[in-house]
Amino acid sequence: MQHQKLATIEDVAALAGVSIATVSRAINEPTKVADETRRKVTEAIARTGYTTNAMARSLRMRRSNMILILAPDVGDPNFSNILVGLETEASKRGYGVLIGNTQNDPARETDYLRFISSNQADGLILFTGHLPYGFGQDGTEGRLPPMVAVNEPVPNADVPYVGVDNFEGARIATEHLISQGHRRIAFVGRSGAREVNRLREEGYRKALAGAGISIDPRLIIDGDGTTESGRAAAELMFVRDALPTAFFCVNDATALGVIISLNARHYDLPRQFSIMGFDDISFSSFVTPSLTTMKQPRHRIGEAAMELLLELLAGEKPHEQQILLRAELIVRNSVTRFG
Amino acid sequence: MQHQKLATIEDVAALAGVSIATVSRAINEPTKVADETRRKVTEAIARTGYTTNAMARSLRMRRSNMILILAPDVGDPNFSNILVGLETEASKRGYGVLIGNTQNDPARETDYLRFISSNQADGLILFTGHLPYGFGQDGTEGRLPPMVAVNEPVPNADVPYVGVDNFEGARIATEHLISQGHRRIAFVGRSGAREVNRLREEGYRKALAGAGISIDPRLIIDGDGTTESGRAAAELMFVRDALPTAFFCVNDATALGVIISLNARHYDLPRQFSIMGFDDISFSSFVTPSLTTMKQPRHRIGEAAMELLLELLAGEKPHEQQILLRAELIVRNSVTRFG
DNA sequence: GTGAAAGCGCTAACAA
DNA sequence: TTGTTAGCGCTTTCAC
Repeated sequence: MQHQKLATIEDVAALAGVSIATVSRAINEPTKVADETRRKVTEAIARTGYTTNAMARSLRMRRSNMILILAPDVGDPNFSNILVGLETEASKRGYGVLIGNTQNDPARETDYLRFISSNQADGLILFTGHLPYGFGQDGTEGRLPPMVAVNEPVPNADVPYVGVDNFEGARIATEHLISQGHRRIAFVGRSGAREVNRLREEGYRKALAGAGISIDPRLIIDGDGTTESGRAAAELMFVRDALPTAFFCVNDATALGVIISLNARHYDLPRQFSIMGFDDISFSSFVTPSLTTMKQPRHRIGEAAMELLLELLAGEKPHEQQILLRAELIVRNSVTRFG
Repeated sequence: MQHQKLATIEDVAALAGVSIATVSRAINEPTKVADETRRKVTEAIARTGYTTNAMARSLRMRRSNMILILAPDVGDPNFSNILVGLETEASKRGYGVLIGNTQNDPARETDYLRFISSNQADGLILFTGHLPYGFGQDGTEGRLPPMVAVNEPVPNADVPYVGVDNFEGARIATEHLISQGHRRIAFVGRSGAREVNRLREEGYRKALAGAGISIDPRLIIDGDGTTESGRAAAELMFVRDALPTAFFCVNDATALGVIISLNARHYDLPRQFSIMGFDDISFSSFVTPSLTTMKQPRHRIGEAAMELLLELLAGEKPHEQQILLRAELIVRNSVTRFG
């Protein structure tokens, strides 16, 4: 059962006894139409249930007032809050947003790209940390559509980026640990691949250096940011037999893994080990012990990113190529004084 | 900096020395074109970097091969896995999917509706539990576009539904508790508004009745399915002073709240209280004690829903109006023998 | 203030 | 096997 044929602008025009041009004007530039005419058109629209065909309109105007959001995983705990910020700002400026879940699949990225080149979307928000597959590899750099990266910066491509200040946040986090008397602080989540992890590790190093604490390489453990990686890291720590008094984890998911491992070994947390996370995902307040962490201003990140993208679309030169927002220390129960 | 003007079918035709109709055919019905011609076209496409304008194509064909997924909250822990199932099946059949996050905002729902009536999407998957605002209220029922509900059924509208068998699942869950010797079993999450909660409560009642256990109304507590509601419910239980030996929670989020409350009161779980959830969201295996629950076959729900929708689109009469998939009991550590 | 007509980029009759 | 052409539904000159 197909839904019935919809009214077109011609139906409205016929019913109102005017030309389609007038109907179009009555809708888009009401002031340019005589009051009486406008009234007739409005009534005809109501009677026919007409709604303008966005596709025909976009084809003609060569723009859609739509923004496409490319995300590798909409289930990422950081995603949905940033999204709301993006939507809030877009909607305020008359834009709509659509989400494409790529699962990091190149084919899917290319598909969504077609969305852009058809003007079904005017701009792009990237959560992926890389250019959509199809760009950048063959010198097509020149024709990048307007886009802004979020959450994860895009290396080696001048894509504007809006995100939390990972370096600074990690520094503050580590300093908090130090201020509580910790000096043997592990870093869990070193990664060559992920820029975010790298920056957080830098912040960690900076804080230690600032406090005159030398770095013990045995306390720096690889991890990809998953809970499982956190658990594995903690186990590894015990194997290496070089124990810290506190763990600074690259993110909350990792911290959760560490807590699980420690709980399983029946340690009394946070008395025996302090754990610090980063992100403040929703679950962090529910773990036992509840997680002390750095909160990302996700909503504001979304708003700022969209604002930047819309500036780009308006042809304005953006004020800055990168906007870093401050993370906020959230003190809960997983960090305690040492010594 | 706008990205450069893209090649159109005319550019390709000119370069290949053929008509645009031939180019179109070479792309869409390659067999109807001479080998040599096809070769020339293919090469011209490669040289120009042409990619067909999906919008123009859809406008002309009156269909887009796109499915719009309307979700009130993409952060819902059940969402992303079902989504992957939807995408898998759609992609297998040559369809793409796009996600619209509605936040339950009527305005937003109406906006996305326009997407359908412009043929930018051919069908709809509803996570919202209700028809998009704009439908159904004024007898416009007749022109509902093809759609399938998922996760949450749509009451009072014949929208096909694919989901877990909540009634049956809840019955199994409760019977598991009974089989462990529990007879005073609380139900947390009664809701007049949410169909899913209602069905799960029914399953609970059925299981008790089947075991000849009479229902104590003081053990049935309201809740909207949030963690906070679970916490509040547990607290209320203590105020009422009618304690159960086990809690069957309407979902995992609620169960988590109950566990938090019980942990905070320093009960030894699961020795003193057993807790059973429903859904098996990712966090359930991380809580302490890890949660015994009913697992929703989310991936398969997504696949089945998309399959059904595509049947509808193909004009086929669907075999069934409702597909209920079985939930699976996942035994972890939050339920233990009583007595 | 309003209308006629061109054209956005494409597909599908129909002709050749 | 290929080309010509109408037209999807709309916006926007350009006349009037």
